[in-house]
Amino acid sequence: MPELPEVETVCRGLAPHLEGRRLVRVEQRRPNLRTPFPPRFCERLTGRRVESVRRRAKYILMHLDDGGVLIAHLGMSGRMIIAPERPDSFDKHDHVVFETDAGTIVTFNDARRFGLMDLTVADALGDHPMLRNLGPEPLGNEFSGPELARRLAGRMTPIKAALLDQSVVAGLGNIYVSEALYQSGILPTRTAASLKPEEVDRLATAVREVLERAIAAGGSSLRDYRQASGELGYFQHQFAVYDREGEGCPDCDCDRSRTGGVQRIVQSGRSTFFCAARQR
DNA sequence: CGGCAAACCTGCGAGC
DNA sequence: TGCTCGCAGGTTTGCC
Repeated sequence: MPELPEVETVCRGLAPHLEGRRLVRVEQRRPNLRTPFPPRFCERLTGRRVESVRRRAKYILMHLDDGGVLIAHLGMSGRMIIAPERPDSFDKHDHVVFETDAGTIVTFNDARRFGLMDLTVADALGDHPMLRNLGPEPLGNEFSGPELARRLAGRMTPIKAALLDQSVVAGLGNIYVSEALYQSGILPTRTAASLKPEEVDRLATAVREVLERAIAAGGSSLRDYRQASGELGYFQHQFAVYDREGEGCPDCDCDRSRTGGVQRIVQSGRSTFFCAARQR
């Protein structure tokens, strides 16, 4: 899925088309995604004005003029597609269709249906089960080396798995964890507790930098992901290690015969990519 | 509680 | 051409 940079890019694409606009029609084309839609989903949205489109971790939050908040998650394959008018027909994976008072159509399409949508109210947003346990935003002021160190302390799980844990830091996924560990020179197999303060500082900096660079590139387009505008992201061309098994990493490109190049291992069921020559 | 595998669901590319 | 297998950006659950 979309990790933090992709969700951020989608929010920025949606905002100019939705903020200040009224939803004149909302259609739900199946009974559930990963979870059931909340009761009266379409009715509760219809007629509401969208006040803001924001991101928290990998969630899209749309604040409405009645104090309601639409929470949307893109799962692995979810997309938001903007069109200037109603299409002649819908794809079988077009699950939700929003129409604004400007005539714009925003379609949520999600082949694998790992995405979800829910409704809550702004006052209770922080208590929502999906948001309650999230760690700090890695691009926010509350995220720092010491804060990350505090959340990693004592954990004997590999640092790769710890960074995927959304309660440690919110928004990282499989791509950007590999990239941040590479950039900070830390092996993904190290236990979280084994990192020295200086290493955690480097890691926190790398997390921030990798995410910022990815957002600047419009995210990464591997299979399904597109910006809401339909454009591809292009950060995938800047991957140092992700999905580059056997290739030279950027720092040992000419030295692959000696270093063996980028390696792929499986940790808690998911691919991890790293360079053993650059990460310790 | 911590850590890991499996489950949720569909599509695509590789290999036979 | 068509089949099977493995793999995919996430999160939750249940088991040890």
